[in-house]
Amino acid sequence: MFFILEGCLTCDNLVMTISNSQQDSMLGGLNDKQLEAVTLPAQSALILAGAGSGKTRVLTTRIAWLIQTGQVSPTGLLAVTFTNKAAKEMLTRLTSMLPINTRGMWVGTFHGLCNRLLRAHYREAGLPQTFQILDTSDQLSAIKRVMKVMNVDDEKFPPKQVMGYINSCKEEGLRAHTVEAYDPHSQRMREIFDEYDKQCQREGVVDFAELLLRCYELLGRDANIREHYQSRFRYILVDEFQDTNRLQYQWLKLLAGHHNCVFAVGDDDQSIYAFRGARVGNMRDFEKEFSIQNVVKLEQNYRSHSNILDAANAIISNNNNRLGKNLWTAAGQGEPVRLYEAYNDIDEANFIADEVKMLHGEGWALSDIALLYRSNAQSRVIEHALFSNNIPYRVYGGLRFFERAEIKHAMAYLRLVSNPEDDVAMLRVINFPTRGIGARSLEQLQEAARAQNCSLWQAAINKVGNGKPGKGLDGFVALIKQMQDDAKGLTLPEMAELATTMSGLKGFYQLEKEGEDRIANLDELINAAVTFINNNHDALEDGSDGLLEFLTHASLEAGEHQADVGADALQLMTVHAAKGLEFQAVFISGLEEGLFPHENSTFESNGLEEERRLMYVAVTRARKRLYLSHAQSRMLHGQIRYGIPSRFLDEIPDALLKRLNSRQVQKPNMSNSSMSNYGYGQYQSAPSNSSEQKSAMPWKIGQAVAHAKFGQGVVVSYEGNANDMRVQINFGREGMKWLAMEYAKLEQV
DNA sequence: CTTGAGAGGTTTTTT
DNA sequence: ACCTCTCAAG
Repeated sequence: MFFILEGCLTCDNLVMTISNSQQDSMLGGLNDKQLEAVTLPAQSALILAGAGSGKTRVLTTRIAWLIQTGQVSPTGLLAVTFTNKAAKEMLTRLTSMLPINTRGMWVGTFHGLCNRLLRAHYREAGLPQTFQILDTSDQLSAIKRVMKVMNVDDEKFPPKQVMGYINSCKEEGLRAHTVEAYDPHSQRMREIFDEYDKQCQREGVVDFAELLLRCYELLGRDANIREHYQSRFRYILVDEFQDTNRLQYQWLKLLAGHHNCVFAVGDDDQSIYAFRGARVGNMRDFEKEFSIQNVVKLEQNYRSHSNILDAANAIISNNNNRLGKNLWTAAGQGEPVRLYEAYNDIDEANFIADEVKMLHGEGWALSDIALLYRSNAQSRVIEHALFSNNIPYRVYGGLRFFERAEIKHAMAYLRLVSNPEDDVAMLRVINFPTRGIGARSLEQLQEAARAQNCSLWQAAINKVGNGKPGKGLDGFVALIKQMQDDAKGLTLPEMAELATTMSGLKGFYQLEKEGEDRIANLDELINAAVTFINNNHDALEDGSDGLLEFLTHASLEAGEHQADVGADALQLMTVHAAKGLEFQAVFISGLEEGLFPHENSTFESNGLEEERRLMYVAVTRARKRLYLSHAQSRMLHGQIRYGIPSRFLDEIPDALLKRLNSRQVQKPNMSNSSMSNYGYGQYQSAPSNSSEQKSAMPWKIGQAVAHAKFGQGVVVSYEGNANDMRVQINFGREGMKWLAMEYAKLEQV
């Protein structure tokens, strides 16, 4: 995603001539509510769009309708999403509906649009023209650097925590000089925040949150720019509105001014990102602050059979504070929701593998089947089972292309070619591949830069002049200069090639034992550069090599997780990653208290409701068939833990369920469930013939015991040998304790 | 500068 | 259990 300056927009003069039949075909097939939403009059509106209710279709058709009926020109509207994928999807659908060139339209992510605005007004925003964007790992190392200079104890101030603090401040719209801090610890945090921002400013870099905040501040401060965009974007459309954070909402309000129309689409029941700052409350605020007359509810679901939908509705009805919505479907009842109670995680995995094989044998495409879990750690056991059963699968999540170390290294060389004063890039590759610049010399260089108040590159130049080829700092300076010279006149792919070879990266990985993948990725980077140029060459200004734009693209769009998208493979992902997707068949695994809902969620306010929404999202991914499974025990953090079935299972009416195995699982006594009822704290009788049992074990796992001080508990695990045996006991509200058998006087209950 | 042992941590994620 | 990071020895 990159910027196009005002004036070179391509679609302003496009004249739309529409026939009624064209419009009919565009609006055809919409239900009453969808049609109402699409053709709302010129005022702000909130669309409550349930899962599978045709949300994206309504959003894009609304845009097409606004354009086609001449209410707005393509460049007079702004549509914002959270992911690049969603933005791309919107543009693709739009081009299939209207004969327009979407280039120049302001459709993109919050970050992409802010970047575009800041590029266009970099001077007013106080940024260098070539400002670079820090991704999360760049930001973390920048913070570590600041803390080192400031002599901050990173035991008391873990850099990750500092990063979280800085980002959440910015997402609340706060700066170091506006954030409140009354105790010494937060005052120190604030100082680091301040120094970090100063360092970023010196180095000409912005982090993700900064893109938004900087843009927001620019619009707030500069009336000319603000009024320009306010008078331009008469229509603003927001996707996944329930996921907006405070700053994003403020930004929208600023852009909307008093007269523009904001069309916000969202679903409070699918708000699952509070942990990263999303504020569902923005929906109610929006309703009030924009005096919304029209809350249109899209409640007809086109995705799932009614048994699945009824299960989802039953689950979500346990939440309070909903805006209120009940999905229905015209599709039939369909099959019952299948429930499997596994003995342990391996049993669960084998069950899933067997069932997938069966489905595949019946003709279901593997890519139409998804396996969902609450946390990534759960995929391991399942992957093992799938692998032994020769079932192809694809795991979503993990490192994205532009986040891989070798790619980040190559990109750092490209960044230095573009601007050698880029300290972040310099630090990344100054000694990679190693060229004899150790921690000591690096520290000296950083000191020199600080003393001279200049970039690392300047300091290096001052130290070695033009540098001599070879090792050490001399060699590095000479190398970068040489690369800059050689890059002149090259195309972007040629530069990428230069960055991977001349830097010595390729040579380095060729010597590595397991470097083949990395070399393949480096080659892929050259392909990525070719693709980038092909996709964007009309948007690039004449004479531009596209390097700067490519660097921005890499920061803002981290690329696909994995390359082989096309193959027919079972889809494995977290429930979060599944949001927005749909599958013919869905397995939701690990439905145990403590795992789903996750035990940590109970520490957060409204955490349990968010977990329930997560469950709602998971269930509503399924079209035809839904499997739910839980295990009596599973390996977690190297220990066997015993879990009781998730409360979400109890929330599904029995009539909708089909229990696939008749193994009787003793349910816990729910009558005393007012106290901490979460986590693996709850237990059940473990099978007494557990094969994990060791002979030296005095108590069985699952055995109920009593302790003089902690009261009643249950044995969860044990370690050590006969002489030094320790048992882990869950004492419920007293918590989990490790006790030495020798001293603890336990009584069997 | 590279290597290996030990410690610590382990919900979810996009930009 | 397993992965990442740190620190001391080679």
